[in-house]
Parts: sequence; C-alpha cells; structure tokens
Amino acid sequence: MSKSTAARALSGASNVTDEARERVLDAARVVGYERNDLAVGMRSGRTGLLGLVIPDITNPFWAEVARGAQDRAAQNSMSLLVFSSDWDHGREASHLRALRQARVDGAIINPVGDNFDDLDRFGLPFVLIGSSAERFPATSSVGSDIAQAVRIGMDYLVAKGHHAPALILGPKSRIARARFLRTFHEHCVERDVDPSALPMEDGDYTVEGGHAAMKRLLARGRARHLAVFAANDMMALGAMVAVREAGLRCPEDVSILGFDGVPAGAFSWPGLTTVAKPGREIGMRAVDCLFDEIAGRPEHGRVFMPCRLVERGSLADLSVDQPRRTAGAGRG
Amino acid sequence: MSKSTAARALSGASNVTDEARERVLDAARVVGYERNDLAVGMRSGRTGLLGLVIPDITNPFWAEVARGAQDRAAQNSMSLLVFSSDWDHGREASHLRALRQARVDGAIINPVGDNFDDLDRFGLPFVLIGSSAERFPATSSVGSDIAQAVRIGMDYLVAKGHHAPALILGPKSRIARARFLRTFHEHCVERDVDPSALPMEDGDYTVEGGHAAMKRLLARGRARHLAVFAANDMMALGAMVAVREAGLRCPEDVSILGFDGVPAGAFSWPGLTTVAKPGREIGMRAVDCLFDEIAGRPEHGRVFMPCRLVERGSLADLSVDQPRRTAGAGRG
DNA sequence: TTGAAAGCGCTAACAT
DNA sequence: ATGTTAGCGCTTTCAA
Repeated sequence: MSKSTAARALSGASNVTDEARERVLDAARVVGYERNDLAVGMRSGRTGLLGLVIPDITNPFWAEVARGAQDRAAQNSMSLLVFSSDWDHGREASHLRALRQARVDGAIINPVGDNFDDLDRFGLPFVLIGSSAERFPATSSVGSDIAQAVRIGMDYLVAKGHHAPALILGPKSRIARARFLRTFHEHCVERDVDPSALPMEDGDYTVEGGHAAMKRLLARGRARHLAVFAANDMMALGAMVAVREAGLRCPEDVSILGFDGVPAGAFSWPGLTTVAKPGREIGMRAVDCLFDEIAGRPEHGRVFMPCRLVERGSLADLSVDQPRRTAGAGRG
Repeated sequence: MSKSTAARALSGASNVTDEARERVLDAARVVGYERNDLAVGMRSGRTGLLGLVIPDITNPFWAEVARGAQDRAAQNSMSLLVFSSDWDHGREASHLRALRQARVDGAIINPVGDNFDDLDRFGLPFVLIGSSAERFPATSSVGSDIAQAVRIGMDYLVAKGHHAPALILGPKSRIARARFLRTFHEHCVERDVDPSALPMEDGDYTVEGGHAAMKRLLARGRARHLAVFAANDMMALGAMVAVREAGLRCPEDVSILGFDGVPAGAFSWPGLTTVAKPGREIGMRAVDCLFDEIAGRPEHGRVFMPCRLVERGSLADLSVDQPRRTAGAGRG
C-alpha cells in the first residue's frame, strides 16, 4: 500500500475503501503512530496553533480570559500559545514575532498601546480583545460592553447617593483608559455633573498603582465621604488597603467600586462591589471570532459582552438618611 | 549565491565571508525575510517550543509559575505552550498528546494524579514541577521545599501558642497532599503531639473547597480557639470567609495559616499569614532544568526551592497571655 | 480508488 | 568559503 492511501485514510478523506482505511487505522494503532503536526503544517500551511497576547497573565481577569480561550481552542483540537506582554511594547513586538515564526494560524491580541504598526505588519489573521478595537475598525474584536458597564456602575453609585465619584484610571497610554473616561463623561453630562470637577488619578492596573493613586486622592483633602470608581479590581483592592492604612474605613469613610469581577474581590474586607466582565466568555468568543477570521468570513465584527454588577460591601448607602449631592467629593 | 551560503549567514555560522554575510543580511532586511521555524524544526528536529502543564491557570500561584517559565523561555528565544489540566486526567492526557504532536522540545509538567502511565509514554524530555517528583525519582524536578515550609509554618504556629492546629488538605488523589501530611506528622512527633488526634478535612485547592472544609471543621464543635493550617492560600481564603459567615472572627476566634503566598492574601481582612513559595523562581528554574534535560545532562536532579513566612494578621498570638497546650483544638 | 512524484523551507553532509 | 544534493513527513496534484 502506498503512502498516499495511508495518508488519505489517516486524514479521513472520502476516496478510500473501507477495507483499506481499516487496515491503515489498525496498523497505526499497533505501531502507535502519531501524525507529525509540523510536517502537516509545512505542507498545508496550517499548524493548529493559535496565539494569545495579554498584558498580564498574573492578573486573574486575564488568566480567566486565557482559560476560556484555551478551552475553546482545545474543543477545536488546537493549541494556544499564551504570551504576557507585561505592558511592554518591546515584549509585545517580540511576542508577535514569535507567533509569526511559529506559524500560528491566527492570534488574539490585546495591544499594549496605540502603536499599531506592529499589528499592521503582523500579516496573520488576528482578532483584537479588549478596548483597543475602536482604533482598528476593520478588525474583528471582542470586548466587554464598556458603555453598559460604566452605566451600570454609575447608576449604582447614584442610587447609593454617590453623585460625584472620584476616578482611578489606567495609564494614559492605554486605549481602555480613554474609552472608560469618555463613557464616564457622557454619563456625567446626562446627570448634569461637571466631570472636570471630579478628582481623578492614574494607576497602572496593578495593586501597587491603585494603592499609590488612592494615597494621592486622599492627600487632596477630605470630604465627608469619598466614593471611588476604579478602572479595574486590582487597583480597587490596592486602594482599599490605602484607605485602611490612612486610618479610614471602607465603606464608612470611603466607598470603592471596582471593575473586572476577579475572585479576590470576594475575599477582601469589605468584599469588593464591582462591575464584573465575563472573562471566560470573552476568551471563548474571541477564539470563535478568530476561526471566522481565519476562514475568511469575519461575520462577528465587533462583539461587546455585557457586564453585571456584583454587589458586596465596599459601598456605603448614603441615599437613605441624606439624599444630597456631594459634587466635588474628595476635594473638601 | 546559493541557498546554503544564505542559510549559513542567517544562522550565524562561522564559515562565511563577512562580505557575503552582509549581503545576505541586507537582502533579508529588504525583503523582510523571516525564517520559518516549522521548516527548521522539520529538519533539525527542534521546534523552539516548550510545554507547560499546570493544574489551574487561574490560581495565582500557578500563573506566577507560568510567568516565570515564560520569561526564562523567552530569554532563550523559545516559546511556551501553557496548558491547564484543571485536575482532570483526561484533559492532562490530551494536553500531553497535543504537546507531542506540536513536537515541543520538552515539557514541564505537574501531573494531576498518580497515574504515571501517560508520563511514561510521553517520550519527550520533561521536568516535573511540584510535589510529584518523588514518584519519579529518575526525572529531574523542581518544587518548593515542603519539609522546610512545613517546619517554618509549624514553628510559627507553636511560637504563637498553637500547638495542635487543624489541617485543610488537598484532595487524596494528589501527591502533594501525602507529602504535606507526612512532613506535618514528622514535625508533630518531634513535638510530642499525636497527629491522629488533630482534626483534618479535605479540600480541592479551590476557594470553595476551603470554604466547605472550614464549615465542616467548625461543625465538629468548638474549642476556645481553633488554629488552621491550610495546604494552599485559596483554601485559606475560603476558610476565612466561612469563619466570618459563622459569626466568628479571624484571628480572635480562629487563626488561619496559608501556603503559597498569592497576592490576594495581602488584601483579605485580616491579611493572610502564609508560607510563601517562590512561584516565579520555580518556573524559571524548571526551564533551566528542562534545558539540561534536553541537552542530555540532567545535572540538577531534584531541586527544592526555599519558602519563607509572610506574616500578616490571620494568626492570633496566644503565647503571651496563656502559654498552654490545646491538643485536639477544634474538638471542644 | 489507488499510486507515483513533486515539493513545502530548511539543514547537513559532501564535494568543490 | 561556497555550491550541490538529499531529505525531514506530510499533502496534493496528476495519471493510471
């Protein structure tokens, strides 16, 4: 029997006798044959490899995204190369290069910044993940519905009597920051609040960054009550520690609202009230989109996954006893 | 100019004229040439790919290990395929198969259970990570020094007046459990404590598991003070929540000691006192060992990384006012 | 339905 | 120092 017939049997082609197929499959089982994906990739141009570039693998939110992507990839018998860029342009560029050299069939990318040259040059099918999509309108993307998320958060803050929350944002270099801020501003305008009057500090999406930002916020002087909306949970958790270190209490003196829905938020004290993104679903959905992209049918376009509020104990309810407006909270 | 000369220039071989090399490199730059790792792998048998199989990518400890491995791999211009087995034998087996088919040069593996058949059949160089090493004495391994870690923990517990702590362990199927328990017993014997009298419950290394285990522990009846040594931080954090839910206080009523050193432990209230493993270093070291293994020089053998105590607020100090022995704590 | 043969991009003998 | 050649394991024409 020739190699071709065997190959056809192995790859499940139709033009093979049932008898021949069985003989091949049996033999393969006996010998313990395992097809060499490398060689297949060489000829067919498809490696069965997918890439994922996220900013921080140790951030539970991104780990959750990675897990979702991994699972969905496995369901389609593909493997996932996970890279953490650590918010570093150089690292990101080298990861992109590694992905290309490994001849991945496609990649899911959360770009570090607004330098999209590397992406333009990427040359392989890819899907954006996170908030960077709007700078790349031609590319499919999956992210959370920031507009909806911010609205949920604002509605909750207002319902609890916090009409002018301070903000702890991501670094200026990140597109997600602008996206968050713009949406926030829109909601302020809707509520006749002047957003420029609200205190805001930049963090870097890490616990330490949130901690430092909160210290700066506190140093601005104190109102009766300060409410803070942090752009991610890790910063919110850091902020909470800073509050305690300052001899203040959360939520009695300072209310904190997070964004992400990481598990650790359930174990802080008080528990972190937060707007939760569906990380796992985002990862899975991104893989689906990537498959469409690879197949040349970018049906999805931009996908925005809905978020939901997880109510725990980090926000004081100011609405009950004294429903007043504290515009400029945190400035004293 | 022939392909060979070009190839030699590109791969940095010595037997090429400087002039020829420069011409090749220039041309490569102009064309934007990028070597095809697949083809290289095909001929040379090396893909530049490494595999990592961990039980849970969303557990911050393992994420830290993955990050360390990733970094070290990148330093040697290799890529890492990260797989999460989720403590499932079938998943693990399929990941191992994926690794083999992708023709990784080697893998770092934390086996799910004691079914080592898959590993025996793996056929590629690999290094064990975690506690499973002792079942595979012939294989290089990297893990934390459990004996030292347990001693540190016990010394601290005893120093604070907790002579008979309860235990929240991992599932019976995991080797790490036996390792932890055996070491614990040895330390008990050294201190004239009967380990069989101490209450212990099984968890599954998740927050939920720790939560449930603590509830069972509490249901056994209460001593004046209960001290608990959890086999990992996530379970310790879950236990802490259970304590609060039971209307008890940590550390006043229940002291908790964790094991891992995950960042979230710093944001619980009280902060989690824990024995911290060097996750990142373990990941990096494992890659080093793997390189040795691939090169056919298994110099390292078994590497045990030292752990250290991180003192936060989850343990009460019983030693000051009443230095007594509460053997059988938690039984009433 | 099957076989023969070419070739994916590269490397490693070997010959020059 | 350079060129020539064979071949890694597979898929895919093209003929039979």
